[in-house]
Amino acid sequence: MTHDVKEIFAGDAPPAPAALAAKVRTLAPSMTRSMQRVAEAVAGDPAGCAALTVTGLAELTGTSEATVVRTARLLGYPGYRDLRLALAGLAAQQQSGRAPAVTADIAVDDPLPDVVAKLAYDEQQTLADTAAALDTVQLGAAVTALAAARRVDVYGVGASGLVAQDLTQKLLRIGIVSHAHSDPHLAVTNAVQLRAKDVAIAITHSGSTGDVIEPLRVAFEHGATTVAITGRPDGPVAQYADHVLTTSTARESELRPAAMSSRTSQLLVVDCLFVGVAQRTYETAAPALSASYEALAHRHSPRGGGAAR
Amino acid sequence: MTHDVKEIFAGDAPPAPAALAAKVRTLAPSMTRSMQRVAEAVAGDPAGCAALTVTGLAELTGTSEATVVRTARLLGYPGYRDLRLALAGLAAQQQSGRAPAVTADIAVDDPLPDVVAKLAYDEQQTLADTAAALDTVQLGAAVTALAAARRVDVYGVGASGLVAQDLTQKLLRIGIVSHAHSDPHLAVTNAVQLRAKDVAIAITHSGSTGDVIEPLRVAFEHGATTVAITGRPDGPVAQYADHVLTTSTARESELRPAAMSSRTSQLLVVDCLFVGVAQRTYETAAPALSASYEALAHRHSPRGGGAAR
DNA sequence: CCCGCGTACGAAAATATCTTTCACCCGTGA
DNA sequence: TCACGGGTGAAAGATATTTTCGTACGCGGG
Repeated sequence: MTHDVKEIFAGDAPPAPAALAAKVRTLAPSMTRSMQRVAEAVAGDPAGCAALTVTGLAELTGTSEATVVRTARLLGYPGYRDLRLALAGLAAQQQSGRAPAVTADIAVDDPLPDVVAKLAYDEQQTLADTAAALDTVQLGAAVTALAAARRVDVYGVGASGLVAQDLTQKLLRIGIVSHAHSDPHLAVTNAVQLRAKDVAIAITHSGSTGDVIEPLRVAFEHGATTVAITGRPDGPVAQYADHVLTTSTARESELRPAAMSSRTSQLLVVDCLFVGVAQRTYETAAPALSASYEALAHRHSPRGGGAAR
Repeated sequence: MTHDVKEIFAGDAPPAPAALAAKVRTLAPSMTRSMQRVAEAVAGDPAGCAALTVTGLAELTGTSEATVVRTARLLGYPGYRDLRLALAGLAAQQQSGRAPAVTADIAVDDPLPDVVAKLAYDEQQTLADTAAALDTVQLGAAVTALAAARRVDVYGVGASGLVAQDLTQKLLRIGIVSHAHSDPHLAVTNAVQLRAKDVAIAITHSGSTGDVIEPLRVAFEHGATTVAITGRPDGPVAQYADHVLTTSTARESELRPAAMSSRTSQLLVVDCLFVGVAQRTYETAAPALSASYEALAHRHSPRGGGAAR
């Protein structure tokens, strides 16, 4: 019922977001003993206090609810509710501010939450690096070749083999005939078939994986357009590649094998290729995409997954 | 190595701090219309919503207070009050933290450099969301099971099949007997063999891929420890999973199929599993890792530029 | 030493806010 | 068409917050 004319918030207009600790110190002298206890608790453990109700905080500080509210007012908030909100914000800030410490390597005794944070951070870094270093001219050339290809062969072994398969799956989805090879012999056998309008893609982090270079060489010599996705643009694989797409190399550690970040990087490049090609061939790609989506729908249980409650 | 006593709040995870936006997207499909409106408002303007009471938010979204509370519950909070607190925290983080996320969709006529930037950004976002939303308790449980497993079977079809293979490859590298199945029949056939000390992992974004659920169910019924890696923690697959690891769901567009971000998310989870297991079994994992590294070295041509460094 | 004044403080009433219950309504499938 | 089940909101019920108001304590003066 207090819809009266509220006094203008004289001195301090907005409630303090992060400047809370400072405000507590500033106003401490003008506080009574009980209020100081409350303010102290609040400044000392924002997160903890944010979880408490007025009553809880009153008990914790050995004071009354009224005093808590009075303190909140003194700190510049309309009431305890708002102080609490600010407190939660402050806690969140402190929390996130502590994050940057994850730059370190992953250690054997790191707790799981740290592992998650570090891995995520590292992979984010890898993505940023890759995007920054990716030569869009080369990428464009590769896209052009793919968009016009009669047939696409992708070579990759080990971890890169999975990336090769990923690319293949995607290209097939938009109607581009492509095949992934992880068997070097078969790869070479197939490479012989390639012609001028075809494209061969080799994926190798080290840039010197013989099993992958060999088929690329064959394709190259048979006149196909060749692309290399590698972390070593100066490696042997580049020799037979018309276009080289460079993936980034992150530092690796014992617990974090190189394959991990190279895979992330390779996948980004592959995604870029895919989207680029999809753009170029939009007329045919769009229907193909929705068609493949439709086809899959019935492989999932009736209710689209909402089910089971 | 004594990851001992941790106050475990049975079952569901504690409230999420910054993982809120991700959680909204993850749970959105299982929400009713009204709830989605609320969730949308909350995700769209955390700061604004934090300033509102239940009644206010209900009016804003054109729903009732009951619905708002229900939504808060669904998002994992005990009630609206706690959601509001988290909201305040989120707002504070965004405020102080990075610039607002301007995630424009990828358009057909975007120039290639933009495509690269957007894709990289989206994937980074996906990683951050996944890491924030990942339940480390569940992860820990899964890791424990894996570390002690006699044998591990991983099920995944389509794009998830590649993730399954990735996990398998990694586990094999540290001496854990694992196998990836993308053939539903063979998967079931093998699932029958599983016993108490074995682990079965199902990877499915939709959470309702029958071909993957079936083998998991069989494994579950045969007493194996079962893990689900899915974007729909409430989907059918969770029914047969001892531990559910949630992957994030990014908004998808025509040119950027869901498979793309779900794969990124799944891979992060898989990496976390791997590193977690490697930590636990360090004694045997470390030698195994360097052994596999050594074995590979000679597959790269000698002068390739230092080869597989 | 006692008295009066002013302020600090808390108990409890008053109010706002959150939560739960329950009945309605709408779409769905028989 | 009807019965059914789940989604939804109105209002009752429970908590939390704010306000009111009375008591007690400290301090200076009589």
